[in-house]
Amino acid sequence: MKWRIDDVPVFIAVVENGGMTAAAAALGSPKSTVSTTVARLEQALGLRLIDRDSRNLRVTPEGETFYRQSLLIMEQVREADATVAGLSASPAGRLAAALPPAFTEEILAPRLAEFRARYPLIELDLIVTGHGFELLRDRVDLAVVVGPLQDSDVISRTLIAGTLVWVASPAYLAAHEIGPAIDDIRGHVQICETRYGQARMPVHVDGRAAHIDLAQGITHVNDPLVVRRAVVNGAGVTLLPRHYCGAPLDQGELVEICGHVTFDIAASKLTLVYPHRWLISPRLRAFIDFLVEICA
Amino acid sequence: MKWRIDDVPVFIAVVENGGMTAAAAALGSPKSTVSTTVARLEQALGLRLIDRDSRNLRVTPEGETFYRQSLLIMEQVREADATVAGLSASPAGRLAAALPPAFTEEILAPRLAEFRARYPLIELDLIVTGHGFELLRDRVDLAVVVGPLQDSDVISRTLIAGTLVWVASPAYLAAHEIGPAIDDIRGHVQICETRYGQARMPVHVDGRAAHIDLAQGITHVNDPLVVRRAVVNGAGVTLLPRHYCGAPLDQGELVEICGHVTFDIAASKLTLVYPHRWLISPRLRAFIDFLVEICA
DNA sequence: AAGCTGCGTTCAGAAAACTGAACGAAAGGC
DNA sequence: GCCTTTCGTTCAGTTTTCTGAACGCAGCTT
Repeated sequence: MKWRIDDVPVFIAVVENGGMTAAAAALGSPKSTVSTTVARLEQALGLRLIDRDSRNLRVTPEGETFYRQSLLIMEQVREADATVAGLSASPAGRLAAALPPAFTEEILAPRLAEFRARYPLIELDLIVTGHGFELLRDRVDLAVVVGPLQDSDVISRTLIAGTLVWVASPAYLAAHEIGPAIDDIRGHVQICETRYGQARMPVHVDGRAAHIDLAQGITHVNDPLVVRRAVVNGAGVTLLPRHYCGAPLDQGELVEICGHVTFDIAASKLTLVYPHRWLISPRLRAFIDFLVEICA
Repeated sequence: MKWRIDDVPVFIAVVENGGMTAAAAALGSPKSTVSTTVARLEQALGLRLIDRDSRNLRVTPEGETFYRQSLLIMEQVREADATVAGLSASPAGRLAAALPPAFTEEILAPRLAEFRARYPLIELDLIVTGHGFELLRDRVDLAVVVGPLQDSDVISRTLIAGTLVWVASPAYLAAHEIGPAIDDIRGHVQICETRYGQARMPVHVDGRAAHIDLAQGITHVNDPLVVRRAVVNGAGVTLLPRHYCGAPLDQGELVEICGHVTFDIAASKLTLVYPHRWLISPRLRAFIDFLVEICA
């Protein structure tokens, strides 16, 4: 097969419009293009498709036969095109995402049903892990990562630029009086998220820079929800991203304290990352938009 | 639809060979062509078909779907190609030819069954006429013309460069003695083909140029077979193309005389003409070859 | 660990296709 | 019968595509 398939629609146009000029008008191409295209197709096929002499034009028997075959080809092409349009219009297919445990449980899980209802054809494959970034290369289509983003050739988008707050359970606060000084607070911290367990955690106290040591003598857990559960049950004071404290604060399980001590680091930031590609699939687009929406 | 159909086979090759390089090898193209082609197809479709990162390559769900559609397209294309090959291999279709009456009756008709047996799919549409050349424009695919060919943008091929011979019936010759001089012969000509009924018909008598007047006092008929029939039945002497006298001479119905008088003009020449086109159809090729064969 | 190998992409020169105008021919109008 | 109009082809300049080599990257070997 040494002929071009893309010459076929031109030939069809010539047959159906009954002439080169008319076909050119229908196709929006110069008539010279139509003329040379038909000539090239005939040459490649080794068949004369259209007998033409200046004024008249008639399709040869071979041309007639090829025309019927051409219609079948274009039928399939149109079907493929419609399928593509459908793919673009309605997101579908499998989508693998790597997500941090707390985010998945607290923020995504409650609204997952909503996503499935909106995009029933998308099959989610959620991998709950704290190291999603490393899976980004070839195992997942997107990842949500916590904390500062290491540079890479990926596209990133901030989901939540959350702030950290000090919390404790009402019962603990009733039993212990906590002074306003950094060291007063420090004495009540028994457990905190690993990420914040630094030796010199920069804070601002009433606008003045200071530090707090959360490295020594404190239980570290790499899951804020475990920390939260512990503190709700009386494990002293801790700091947590505000977005993981909504319900407990509302329900009085936790109380926010020490509002005058604020944090510099954006350690509680949640960032969505996905590979830099020319075209992202509709389902990925849909999931990204959904995540942005539920984090707003 | 703004994507190229000719990119489809390249995409298929990439999927089936599992890589750009392998596909390029299979297609016999540079891998750069394959790479850019796939990229262009993706861009045009607005879909990512193949996820690829330096080493690995995997077809996306959209790519999978499009691949299946692509197979269907190429299926149709291959079918069209096979049909074309079939058209080329076995000549078929309608073929219109304009032929002179005598030629048709004497030369073609006896072997027409042979042609039909050889090319059963060719439907001949024979127009018996003495003015076939005028039909050549748009009514017939080829014409056989008698005599000198007027210049035109057609392809011509000599079928028979026949010579003219003097003939008479044995009975006539028995009843009349014919002298060797031009005027002796002239006195016995009662009928001749219109084409030869000229006032000064150039001849050579024993190698010396001379003329004979066949315009006056002679019955003209524009069909050599009518002339032949008349002469066989005693209508004096006439001149006929040798190729129309084969059987009568063999069977003794006619006798060739006056071999010393030869004709300059190639008036008895039979020429095949057909429009000048890049590609002639297989059936026209077949018919031309057949005519040349039976005239050899 | 460092070099080697194989893969996909990029780039500049080469090749091909596209395009708009000019041309030749034929049909319809006056 | 001549002129105008229309159609298909041809041609040269421009744009696009193709191509082979170089590049960058990642995995495998030593």
